[in-house]
Amino acid sequence: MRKLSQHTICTKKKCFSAETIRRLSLYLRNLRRFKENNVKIISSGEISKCSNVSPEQFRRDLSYFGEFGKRGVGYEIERLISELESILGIDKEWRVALVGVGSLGSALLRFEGFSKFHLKIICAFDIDNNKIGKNFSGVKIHSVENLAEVIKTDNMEIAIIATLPDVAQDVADKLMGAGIKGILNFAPVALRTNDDVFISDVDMACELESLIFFVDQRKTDKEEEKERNLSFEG
Amino acid sequence: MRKLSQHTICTKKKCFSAETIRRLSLYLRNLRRFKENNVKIISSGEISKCSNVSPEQFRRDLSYFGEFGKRGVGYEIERLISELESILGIDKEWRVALVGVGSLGSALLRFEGFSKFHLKIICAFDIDNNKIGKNFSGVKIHSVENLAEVIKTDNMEIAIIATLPDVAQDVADKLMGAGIKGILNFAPVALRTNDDVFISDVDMACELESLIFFVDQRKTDKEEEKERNLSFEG
DNA sequence: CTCACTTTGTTTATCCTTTCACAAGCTCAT
DNA sequence: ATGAGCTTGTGAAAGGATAAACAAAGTGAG
Repeated sequence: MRKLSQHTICTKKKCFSAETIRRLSLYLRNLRRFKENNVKIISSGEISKCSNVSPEQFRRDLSYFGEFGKRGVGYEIERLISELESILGIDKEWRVALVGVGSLGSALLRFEGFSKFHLKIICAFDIDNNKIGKNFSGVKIHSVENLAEVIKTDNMEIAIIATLPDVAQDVADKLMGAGIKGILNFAPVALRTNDDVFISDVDMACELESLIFFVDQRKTDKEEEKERNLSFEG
Repeated sequence: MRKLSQHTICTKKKCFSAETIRRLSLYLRNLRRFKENNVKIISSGEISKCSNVSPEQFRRDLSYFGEFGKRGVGYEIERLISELESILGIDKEWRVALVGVGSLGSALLRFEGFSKFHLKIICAFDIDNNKIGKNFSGVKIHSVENLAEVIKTDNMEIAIIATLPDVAQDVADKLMGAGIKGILNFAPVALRTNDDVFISDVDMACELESLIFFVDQRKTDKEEEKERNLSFEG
């Protein structure tokens, strides 16, 4: 069992957390936006502001991997982008498999955020006979029965699970058997996996529920304050 | 600017992080699964195992809010579920607005994870005239032009942004103007917000990119090891 | 009733992440 | 060339989160 969120990696330089990596990916996206606007040089202050972190955080995150800036000047955007792409491993093309072409799955097939940057969903799997054999957004839908075969032939390493929760574990087992090394899991269950596979959970219900906690908390805080004020007056 | 991920809350008891809240939501889901299987009592060991945390972590997380277990016995599932629902604030019904009924948005409308537990998407907004006025999964699509009006009339507090990134900031501004207090953001941009609003980002591209980092890292580690072995033999 | 065995709740210690503070290095005006 | 004014990179301190350890409390067999 290997959860990404509590994973630490040690290089010759130092130990850093999975959180650092997630931030690098965020920096990268923001840098690309600056590049599109023809900005050439950027300081840690600016890039960190639009990424909602402190400048020190940004510099520290980079420092685990080398020195990419010029003192007194800042960072050359073009270079930093390609350095980050290389660090993250997305300078190569990654061929991704998708399991579950329901409403979420087909949304993912159309999602630009993946296709834009070297992350190509190459094939998809479903159990629905109406879908099998057809093309969705240019991607062929296979039967889950052929999952191992297709994935092994294509030598794929990354998969996305977008199935209903009840079958997610079964799918994960099949994927691991076929040699998949990383799973992006949208099904709201904690998958049991072996140590060879990295799991990253995208849990929308959890996110929404914790958001609600904070909104609710704020609300009751305000109500209590109001009551206190009333009792002062009374 | 108020990011959920780096938020800490202080009660009379102690300070805890947003991560604690996300874990509570996870425990809750797993507890519901146990309840469906007619389990009545559970120990911190069991519930923590299926949530991928340590038993101490689980007990610590609960301890911020009170004592819910019986020593020597464990936790009564039914009670713990309703306590957690109360803590998270999802014992009440929350009326959620959705902005952007594209492929992702309509997937969210159909997503069971929300509708199952007191989280109801009540209305949706889009700019596409072909969609406005129609019903998607029983939810009426309004024009974004009427956003403020509809949200204020309905007194809604939570919204989901599932638009393209370019318009996300504009939508967020409109939502805040209409009195929205929490935003679940699927658009891959860092939103600028005032301190009255909580933002929770669900960033699928970041997740996938950081997953790829770990898979890639593992791969190059193995290749290096193989090379070392070869040079030993040579 | 008593004692061995569980399991929770919490204090204490450890570890890790973030922030602070500053030295090192670059640029440009004079 | 030189010094003022930036900005980076990083050692050290501070702050939080996790883990270890243990006390408190319940159960059940004998």
